[in-house]
Order: sequence, then C-alpha cells, then structure tokens
Amino acid sequence: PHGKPLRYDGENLHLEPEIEEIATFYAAKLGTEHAKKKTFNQNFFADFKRAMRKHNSKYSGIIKDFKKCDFSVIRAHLDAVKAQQKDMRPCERKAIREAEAARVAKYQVAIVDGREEKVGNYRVEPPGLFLGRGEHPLAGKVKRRILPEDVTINIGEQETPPECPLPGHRWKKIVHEHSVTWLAFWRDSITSGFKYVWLGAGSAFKGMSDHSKFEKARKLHGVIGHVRAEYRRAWKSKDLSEQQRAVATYLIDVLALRVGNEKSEDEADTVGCCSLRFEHVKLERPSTLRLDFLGKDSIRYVNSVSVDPAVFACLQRFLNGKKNGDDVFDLVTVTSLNDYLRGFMDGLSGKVFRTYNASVTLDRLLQDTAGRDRVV
DNA sequence: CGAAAGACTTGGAACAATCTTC
DNA sequence: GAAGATTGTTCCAAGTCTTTCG
Repeated sequence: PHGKPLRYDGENLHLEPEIEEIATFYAAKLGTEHAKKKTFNQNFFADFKRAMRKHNSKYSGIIKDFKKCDFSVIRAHLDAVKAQQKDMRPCERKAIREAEAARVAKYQVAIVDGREEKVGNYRVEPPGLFLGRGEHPLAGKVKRRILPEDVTINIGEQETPPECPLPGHRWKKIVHEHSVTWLAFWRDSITSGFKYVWLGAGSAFKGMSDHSKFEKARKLHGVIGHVRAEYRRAWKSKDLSEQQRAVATYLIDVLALRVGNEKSEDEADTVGCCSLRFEHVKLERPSTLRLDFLGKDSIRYVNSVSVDPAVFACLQRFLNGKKNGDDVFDLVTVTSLNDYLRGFMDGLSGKVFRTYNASVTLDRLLQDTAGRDRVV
C-alpha cells in the first residue's frame, strides 16, 4: 500500500489496502483508450463498489458517483515511482535485474523425461483490470489475485512437488497426468477459462506439435485437388446444407478465413466463416462478394472478391429472405464442417487451410527470391 | 445429440532493450 | 546523451478443435 488518497468530491480519502489496490489498477489505466470506454468504466466502478462492500470499507456509503472520483494523486505517485526507476544508475539497475534473474532461475526449467526444458510462462497472471479487445462486455472488471489454493500442479508420481512460495498456503491439488503437456493450471476469474503453465516454444512437446502441424499442411497439398473438385461439385447439390458446407469450405480455402466458432454473450461480437451473418455479406452483380466483419481480436476484415458465378448464385440463395442477425450458413456448424473435412484426410480441419495457405505463399516468395540468386 | 469441458495454438498489446540520430 | 525509432520479449486475450458429459 502506498497510502496515496483517492480524491472524491474534493476530499482526500485514504482507502483500505484492498480498496486502494483496485483504485491503483484504475489509476494505471488513466489516459489510455480503455479508460475512455463506457463499458470499461461501468464494469470497473461496479467491481470497485462491490469490493468496498465486501471489505466493509468505511467509504462504502460515500463513494457512489464515478464522476466524483479523482485518481490523479495515485497516478502521480505511480509516475513518480516510474521516473525514479528510470533515474537509477545503470549499474544499480543491472544489479537489481541480475538479482531477480537469479531468484527466478529455478522456476524457468523443468525436467521432462530426463531432459531439462525451458518453461514458458512460470508466473501466474497478476491481479488487475481485465482489458479485453474491441467491445468486450467484461472489460474493466477486476481480475482477482491467484493464490496457491487456485493452482493445480502436474508432476511425475515420484517427484517432489515444487515448494509453495507463499508461507501458510498450499497448492490446490497435485496430479500426475501423463497424457497432457501442461505443468500447472488455474481458472481465470473473469472468463472462468483455463490458464495453463506450458513448456517453452523450444521444448520437445511444442516442437513436435509444430512439426506435425506443418506435416498436416504438407499432406493437404496432396489432397487439395480432390477437396476443391469435391466442393465445386457440391455447389450444385440438391441438398442446401451440402451447398452451404461447400461454399464455406471454398471461402476458407481461397480467403483463408478462420472457421468461426460460436461465441457467448460475455464475449466481443466477432465472427469467422461459419458465424458470418447477413449484415457482413454484400453481393454485387455480376459476381462480386464483399465481406465486412470484425474477426479475431475485433480486427476489421474488409474484402471484395470476384467469386465463381456458381458461388455467387449459392450466396444469393443463402441470403434470400434473411435479415440482419441471421446466419449466412445456418445449416453448417464448425463441427459438421470439420467432420466433413476429416473425410478427405486424417486430421484435416479448417485451420489447416490457413497453415497451408501461408506455407504456399512463403514457398512462392522464397522461389522468387532464389531465382534472383539471393541468399536467404 | 448438443453443450460444456478441456487442451492446445494464435497473435495483438504492452513493455523492455537496443539502436540510431541529432 | 537525450529522444525517438526499431526490434525483441513477455503477457494474456481470443481463437480452434477434440473429448467428455448429461
């Protein structure tokens, strides 16, 4: 606790440590794009008030209006701390850095099947405000502190579990799972999703996985002709769901779209191929498809492409009678699409097309470069 | 069977380090 | 040697997809 006050309606309020910490999370985000968003501020303030009630803060009844909160004193303190660190002499900075490196060294390696491997993320995520990307409905909520009681450790039966770093605490559970590659996990307090501790990118597990990914893409090269012939045929199918599946596969193949799994209400409204809606698609005669949607990370995808006339006709049919909010591919699910793709080749799924597409592109660029006698 | 759980990859943002440039 | 540009690294949100469950 730094003891710096929150100014509220002109008064200096010295908050209890738990409350002060949350106010400090917000102060750190002052001036960023996040703090300009209504959802972010609303979610933050709701959690801030909830924390005051939970900790029986004496300010619970006082701090009622976000607009009267002034975090600038706390912010000035954060800025001062940062400036102080910046002003430190280089040798002093180096000493601190080296001491920290020595402290964490033992957490950065794991022995796997007798080999020493680097651990990727050996720290749990610190508490703070959930940021999110795009218009995320949970942005600004307080991400709580992870304690040893939240963490499950995966280790060999014969091995001694790592010592719990917090005195008086203990790990949630010690397990011995041989079929997975994670070393530990906890649940995220915002999304309730799983957060894992993995080995580093240079580890055998990650390397093998990466290798098999590219081998899959290479194998796709052998059957891509068959896949294309098959979906072209299915554009003319009498079965509308087969038609939809064939057009979706075509878009994933030629535009390298992501498949687009379903998302919940608690996430940003973004889409991929299978979740494209009426409003994301425009058809311009004679055969131009215009796509405009927010994809992964709420990044806008805008593209106008000339498509095969048969695809154009299919899309006209799919959109017929639909309105904003309706799925373009209402008869296709990601699962059904991937089941169909697996029929062509073991392990084939939508995302393999992206790896394939990128690999073919890189290969072509390398060929061009090699042709001009360049060293690569 | 659809939904939820679970495990893994992907990739942007934030931050840190280093490299110009004046 | 400060400031700004560039590059590298870490963090963690946001995807994919298979397996398990009710």
